[in-house]
Amino acid sequence: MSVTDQSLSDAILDATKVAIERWGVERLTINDVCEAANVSRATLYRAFPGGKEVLLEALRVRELELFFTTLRAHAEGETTLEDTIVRCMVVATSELRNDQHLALMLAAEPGEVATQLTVQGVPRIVRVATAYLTPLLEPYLSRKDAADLVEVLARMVISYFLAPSSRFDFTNEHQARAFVRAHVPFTQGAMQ
Amino acid sequence: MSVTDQSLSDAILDATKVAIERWGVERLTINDVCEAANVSRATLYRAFPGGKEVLLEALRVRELELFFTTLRAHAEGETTLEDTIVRCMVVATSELRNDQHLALMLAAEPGEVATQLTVQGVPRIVRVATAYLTPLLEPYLSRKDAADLVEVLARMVISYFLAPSSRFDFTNEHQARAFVRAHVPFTQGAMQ
DNA sequence: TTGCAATGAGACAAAAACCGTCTTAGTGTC
DNA sequence: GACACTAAGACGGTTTTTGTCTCATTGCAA
Repeated sequence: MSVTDQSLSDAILDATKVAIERWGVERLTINDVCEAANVSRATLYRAFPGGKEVLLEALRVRELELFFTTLRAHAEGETTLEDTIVRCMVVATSELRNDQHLALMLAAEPGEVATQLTVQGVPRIVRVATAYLTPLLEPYLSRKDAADLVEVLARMVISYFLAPSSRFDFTNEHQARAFVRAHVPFTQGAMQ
Repeated sequence: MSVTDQSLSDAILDATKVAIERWGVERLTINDVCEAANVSRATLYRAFPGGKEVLLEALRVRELELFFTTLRAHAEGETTLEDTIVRCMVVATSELRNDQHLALMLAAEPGEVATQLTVQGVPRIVRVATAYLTPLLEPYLSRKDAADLVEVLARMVISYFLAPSSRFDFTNEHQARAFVRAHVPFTQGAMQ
């Protein structure tokens, strides 16, 4: 029953999110998740052998993919390289800002977000970002250039999310566009 | 050093509130409070021998008194019995609604609020309410009538807070006034 | 300076919470 | 009836939390 398995796992992951909203990752217990999911501990361990760690990892993977799927959908309508890039940056930064649980995407509690996000999280984010977003840029660039650019942009967004600047607020389209024109190759006015 | 004691206890109680905001009452640990207060466990236990239970009880007492002190201040300007009553009901209900931590005043986590509030909490609330609010009504009523009325009103506010009615929303002054006129003795249009 | 009260740091054992596994019994499906 | 799946909860082992205690340090006052 792969379909049932899938929906069970998903239900448990949903419950995990709910439980985390209530207790925070640090104080989260397996029982919290079981209660939120209306599932016995035995069932949870069958679905996620390995317990909390495996469960959270699965949640991160799911949220990460959801994030980039959504992001790509938001940027698919754009018709130029610059517009596509700007849109991605604005949407990504905005989503990160107002969905607390995207922080959870790769980290634990607020205090640990920075560490996790920089030390362990970035490579994976970059990898997933590349996989999901590179196709968006391929109409305008070679595959290699597109991948390189996605990586740089992902790092930029993360950096400016973790440590906002007064110079560029990527939730603001104009500022994001100014940034792109100034610092991103292949766009109008970019530095060589 | 009773003054220092006072401010230490207060600082710890403040920290308790902060820690509860972060972790919730159920997941609250003494260490959380110590960290939030920048105080060692030894100091906390010296200030509140008995640990968590004593600490939370002290917090409840403090919050309860603060609540009614504030409430009385809000209603002191009124110049008729009806206005005074209405004001108390509106302010009390509003405060209860938008300050989550007033629920904490007498209870634990959301799930347990109702129980605590009805089973253990009400008598104490009524007692404190009577002590603090009866003087407000004494210009218009005998001491006994005032005390009786405060008790009834306190119970009404609690009841309508715990189980809101579509008929009367006490945060709305007109509806509160209509309720008072219809059901509270000594006011215009009241039933005998 | 000396003495004292208050505090921080942390060791410690007891209690409680949590974990991961396992058994049992119940339910629905084929 | 055989089977797959699950809830409930018992179980032992581990980790956290608790409350107490000791000792060193600090700040202040005599």
